[in-house]
Amino acid sequence: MADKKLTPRAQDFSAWYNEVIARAELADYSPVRGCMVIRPNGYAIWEHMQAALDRMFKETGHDNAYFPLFIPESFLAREAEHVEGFAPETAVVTHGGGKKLEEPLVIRPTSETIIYAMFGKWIQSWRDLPVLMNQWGNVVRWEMRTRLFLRTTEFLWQEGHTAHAAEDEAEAEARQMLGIYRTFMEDFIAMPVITGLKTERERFAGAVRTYACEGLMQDNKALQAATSHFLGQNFARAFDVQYQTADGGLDYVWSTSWGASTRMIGGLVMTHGDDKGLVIPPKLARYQVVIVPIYRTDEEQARVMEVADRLREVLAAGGVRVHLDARDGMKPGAKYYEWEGKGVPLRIDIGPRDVSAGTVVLARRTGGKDAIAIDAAAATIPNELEAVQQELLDAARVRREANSRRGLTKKSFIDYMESGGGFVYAGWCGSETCEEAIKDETKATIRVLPDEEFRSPEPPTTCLWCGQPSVAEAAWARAY
RNA sequence: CGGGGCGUAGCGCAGCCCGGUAGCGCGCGUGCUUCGGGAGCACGAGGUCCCGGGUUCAAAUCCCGGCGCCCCGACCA
Repeated sequence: MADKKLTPRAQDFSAWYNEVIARAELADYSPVRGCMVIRPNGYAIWEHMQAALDRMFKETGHDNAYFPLFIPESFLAREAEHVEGFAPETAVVTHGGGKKLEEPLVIRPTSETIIYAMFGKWIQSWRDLPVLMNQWGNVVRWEMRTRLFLRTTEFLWQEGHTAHAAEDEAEAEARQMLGIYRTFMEDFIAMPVITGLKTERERFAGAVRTYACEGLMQDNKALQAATSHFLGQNFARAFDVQYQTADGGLDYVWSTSWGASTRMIGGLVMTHGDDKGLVIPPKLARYQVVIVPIYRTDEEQARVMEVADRLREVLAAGGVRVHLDARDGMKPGAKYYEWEGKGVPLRIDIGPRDVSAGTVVLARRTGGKDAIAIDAAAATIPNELEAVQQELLDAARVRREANSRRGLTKKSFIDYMESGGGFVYAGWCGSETCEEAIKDETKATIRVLPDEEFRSPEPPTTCLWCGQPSVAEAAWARAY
């Protein structure tokens, strides 16, 4: 690490963000334009995210499958809106085996088309429905500008794809998965999100309705953390996915798709990081506890290491992900800074004085140090981890609410967005004209038309911008 | 594609204006002393100065032409 000091968050959020990722060794830029390398520390977070989400998907009846990376160019074109939305950002393979291909292959920007091509073969009868599938994979979107985790040319994600006999069942599925994402964001990333419906201009290309989770980062910009789409029969018609109904008729399936990506790691960084570096919620941390031994002499080292090693074993046996930092020739202070930068939630210091007293020092990444009895550690640590997890969520929620506004006028809205902003809940006339005008003037966009529980107690009656009657309350923010 | 900036050791940079032996900090290696909040000293390794051409006795430096990257806008999970 070249520089020991991090750029303060408040001073240059973007520089801070990059430095936190570098210091925590989460990821790095690759030689390939716009492509990121996820390093072991970053990938470990992703693996924990995957495990938790995958379990939730399985619990709701979804199976994993895998579809090809390459998509025939003509597939995209079958759904008019879909191709219009994605064609400008595709990477296309034109040659294979040294020869020019008859039909170019698009590297998937998302897999709806190839998946519906297969669904068409598999679905014949109402008895075949619903089909509830998920895929873990990578996609490529040729974005103009990239940022680590938030927007890279290639990224890892999961995409769920389901087909149903009934419209309301598909709609319920899209809503259910949005709820699962929300639960995951809050329970695991400790990142509170608001959920709701996207407007037409933010809707997924090819969907009837798009729902999303939106978190608020520490620079008061919103981050779309996951989406869930009700696709209607759009893709079913494009790929001729028909089935025989129970009463002998023929109908197209109703379908959904939903996804969440490694972008969530960027959300984690921007939600919890501080001026010392990363802070990882315990449930997603590669190491939940790091033990730092302290000693001067060989004799002290032997005594301390024996106790440290025993504690490590006890904690590990209790299911805690614990690491004993036994590196010699590195002072304890240097280790503290390193593990803080890497975001480890809890640290345990053990020195000769502790060994004599039968205690250890427990330091929380979120602040505070206490001496605890070593015999109590095994029982205490899991509670401490839970406390840190909860503390992070609470702090993030308090921060979001402190930066949310209701009842603003057009003027105060502009001022608020100028000064950095946050979420603003206000009435909207439903016109794209106002949506566009607001974006031009303030860079704020409608993140979602919030679900009921996020709406104001007294619904706004007029549009924030034009003063016409409001058709829906909207949550505005500048966004990533 | 428009507007800025930058390419010199692994990283961050100085040197360039005014041509003359390739430098600094961090990191890295070895050794000794250290170790309860980023250790100190000594020695050492590490370079097609982005690429190509030109001017010159001599180019990191001046001239011409490329290429690449970063930041700000338009696109977006």
